[in-house]
Amino acid sequence: MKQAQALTALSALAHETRLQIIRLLVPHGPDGMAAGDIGAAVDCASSRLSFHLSNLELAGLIQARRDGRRVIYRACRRNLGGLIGYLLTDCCAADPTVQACCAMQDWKNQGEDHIATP
Amino acid sequence: MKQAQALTALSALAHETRLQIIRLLVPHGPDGMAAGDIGAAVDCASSRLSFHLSNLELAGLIQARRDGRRVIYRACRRNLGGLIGYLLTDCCAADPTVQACCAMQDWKNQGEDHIATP
DNA sequence: ATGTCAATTCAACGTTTCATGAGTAGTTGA
DNA sequence: TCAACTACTCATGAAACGTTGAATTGACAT
Repeated sequence: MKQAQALTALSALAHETRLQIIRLLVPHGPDGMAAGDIGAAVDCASSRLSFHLSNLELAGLIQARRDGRRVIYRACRRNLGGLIGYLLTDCCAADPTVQACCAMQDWKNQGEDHIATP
Repeated sequence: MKQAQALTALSALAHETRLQIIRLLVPHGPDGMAAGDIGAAVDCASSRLSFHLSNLELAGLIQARRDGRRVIYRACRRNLGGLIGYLLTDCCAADPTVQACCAMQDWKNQGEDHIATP
């Protein structure tokens, strides 16, 4: 995975509605959801939704397929994993502290930058 | 970690210069680097650099401390890990496919959304 | 005190992104 | 073919973001 792809993907994720769409889509797996259902779930007008969906698709984070008069979107879990792996391995150099805090999902506002070692 | 924090952090990372700064800073660990050295490394004018550094600091991804006439920045590895953990666990619902592709750092442009099973 | 170096702040500008509403294209069933 | 439905595209204006250079603050040495 290249940096340009990662930047596009990060940009796409850095928006409330789009992150919400990802959260909605991942659990639905390969079956995905119709655009209309997504719009209803995230409370988003159709044109705005279309904009966000195409943004996510361009970033490689979701994929569309037509099913009759509907368009079904599903999360590209492979690329989501690729992005997260890129952040962890490439950007953070597989740093042990980062990995440990990743596992415990920690977040300190102005806290220490090391793991407490009791 | 809350969604608002994650969005701020993702926004901060979704910029070439800022991502470059993180990549530079993480390996330096708690020692960090002086702002001037960072600017030289990423080839960035001082005012622009200052803008990006304060953006990253606001997002909780780096921390500043003063050392004489210099300001030393270091990566907040705890929060970087927290962000990645949030993406993996909360947004992707700890999906096994995502986790597997995260480990192998995969990225397919329009590929299948499942792991190849030979 | 004064000069110098390091870094930040500020205002101005151009660019990009976002939200909204109207209009358009493709699909289905009568 | 027509009407109904689903989803997309386009044009517009508003808001946010990024860059630039000049001015400013803070710290140190003489």
